[in-house]
Amino acid sequence: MTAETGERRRDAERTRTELLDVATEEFAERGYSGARVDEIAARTRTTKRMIYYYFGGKEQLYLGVLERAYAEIRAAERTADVDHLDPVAAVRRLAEVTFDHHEAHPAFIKLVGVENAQQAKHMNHVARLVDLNSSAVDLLAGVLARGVGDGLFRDDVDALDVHMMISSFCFFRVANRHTWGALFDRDLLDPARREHYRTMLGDLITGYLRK
Amino acid sequence: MTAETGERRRDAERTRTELLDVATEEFAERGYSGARVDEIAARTRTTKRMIYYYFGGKEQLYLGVLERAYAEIRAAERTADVDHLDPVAAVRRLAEVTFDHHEAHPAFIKLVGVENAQQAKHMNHVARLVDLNSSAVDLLAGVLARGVGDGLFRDDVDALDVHMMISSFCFFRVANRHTWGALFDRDLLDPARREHYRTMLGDLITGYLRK
DNA sequence: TAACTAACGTACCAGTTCGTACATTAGAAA
DNA sequence: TTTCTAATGTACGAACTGGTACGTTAGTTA
Repeated sequence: MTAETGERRRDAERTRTELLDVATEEFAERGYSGARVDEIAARTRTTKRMIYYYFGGKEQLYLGVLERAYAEIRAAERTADVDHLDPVAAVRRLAEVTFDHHEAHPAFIKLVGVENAQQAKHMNHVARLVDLNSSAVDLLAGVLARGVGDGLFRDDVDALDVHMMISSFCFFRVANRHTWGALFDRDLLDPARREHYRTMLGDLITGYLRK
Repeated sequence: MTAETGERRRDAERTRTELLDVATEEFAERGYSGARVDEIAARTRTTKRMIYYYFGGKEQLYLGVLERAYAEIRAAERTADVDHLDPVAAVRRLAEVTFDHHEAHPAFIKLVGVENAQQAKHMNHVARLVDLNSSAVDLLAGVLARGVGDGLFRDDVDALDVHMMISSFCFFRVANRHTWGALFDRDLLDPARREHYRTMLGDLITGYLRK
C-alpha cells in the first residue's frame, strides 16, 4: 500500500526480504543445523527478534527460503520458447536453459542438497511445490512427442527420465565442484570450459534420443 | 599382535572401528555440524571419552570417516576387468560398476555431499585421497583409446569428462532421491526400475561416444 | 495532537553440546 | 604376585544457541 520510498526506517517487506536473502545464503552454505539464527540476524540490518516476528522460528524461516527459491525457478523455466525450433534443436535448448540455470543459482543447488540430506522432510510440508516443477517436464514431453512423430527420436523414452539425465549433469557440475576439484584438480565451473560442457550436454542428450 | 578372540572386554581396534562405523552413519545422515558427538558415542558400546582418546575430537573423527570411506571405494573400483571386452561393452561395464557402486554405498554418496557443502575443506587435509581416484579414470582412458583406435568412438573425448557424465547420472539418482520423489512422485531407487536406469546409462554414454 | 498498532530492539534464560579432569580397571610384563 | 600402562568410565563445566519476555518507537488514524 505504501509507496516504495527506499528511505523508510520501518519497512516490513524489506525486512522480510532481507531476512530471506541472508537466510538463503546461510542455509545453503552451512546446512539447516549448521546455520545460526544469530548469524543470520547479524548479517541483516535488523535483529534476531524479527525472525520470530515474521516467520515464527528457524524452521519456518528455512521453509520460507525453500519456497521462494523454487518459486523463482518456476519463473525462470517458463522463459524457454522452443515451439519454433525443430525437435533436436529444441531439446538442446531446453538442456541449455537448465544448464544456465544451475550455473546461475549455486545457492539453490546447495539448498536441494541440504533438503536431500534430510530426506526432503521439509519440502513435503510445502505442498505448493509439487505441481510447480511439472511444467518443465511437460514442455520437454511436448518436444519429445514432436521428435518421435517426425521419426527423429526413439519412441521408448520417458520425458521425466530425460529431464533426469539433463538435471544430473547440470546438478553434478555445480554441486560436486569442490570434491571434483580436490580429487582431479579440475574446476568444473571454470569459465574457459563452460562452452565445452554446454555443448557436451547437448551432444549427450540428443545422442541418446536419436534413432 | 594379540589374537582376535572376539570376547575381550578391551580391544582398541574394535573400539576404533565401531566408532568409525557409527560416525559414518551419523555424519552421512546429519552432516558435519548436525552430527552429535554424544549421539555417536551412545550408539556404540563405548563412551564419548574414547572419541577424544582415539581421534582427538569431532573434526578428526570426521576426517577418519572420510579417509576410510574413500579407501574402501578404491578397493571396489579395482575389481572391474574390462580388457577382454570390446570397447563398447567395456565402457558399458565401467558405467555399470559405477552405477552399482553408488547404489550400494548411499552413506558414501551422502558424505561426498557433506564434503561439498563445506567446500571440500576437510578433504584437502587428507592428501592421500588425491592419487586414489585416478585409477578409475586411467582404466576408462585405456578403453576409450582402444575404441578410438578401432574407429568406433569419436576422437575428441576426454576420459575425465566421460567419467563425469557417468558419475553425474549415478550420483544424482542416489543423492537426489528424496527431492525427486517429493517433486515428481517417482522413486529413483525403486528396484523395479533399476535395470531400466542401468541400461539407460549405458545407452547414454555409448550413444555419446559413438561416431 | 492524542491514541493506537505494527514494527523493532534489548536482555536474558534454559537446554544443548563439545570437550576435559580425574578416577578406575584389564591385562601384559617382570 | 606385583607393577605398570593402555584402555575405559564418570562427572562436570564453559560456551553456544534457539527462543522469549518485555520495553520502545515510527507512523497512521480519528
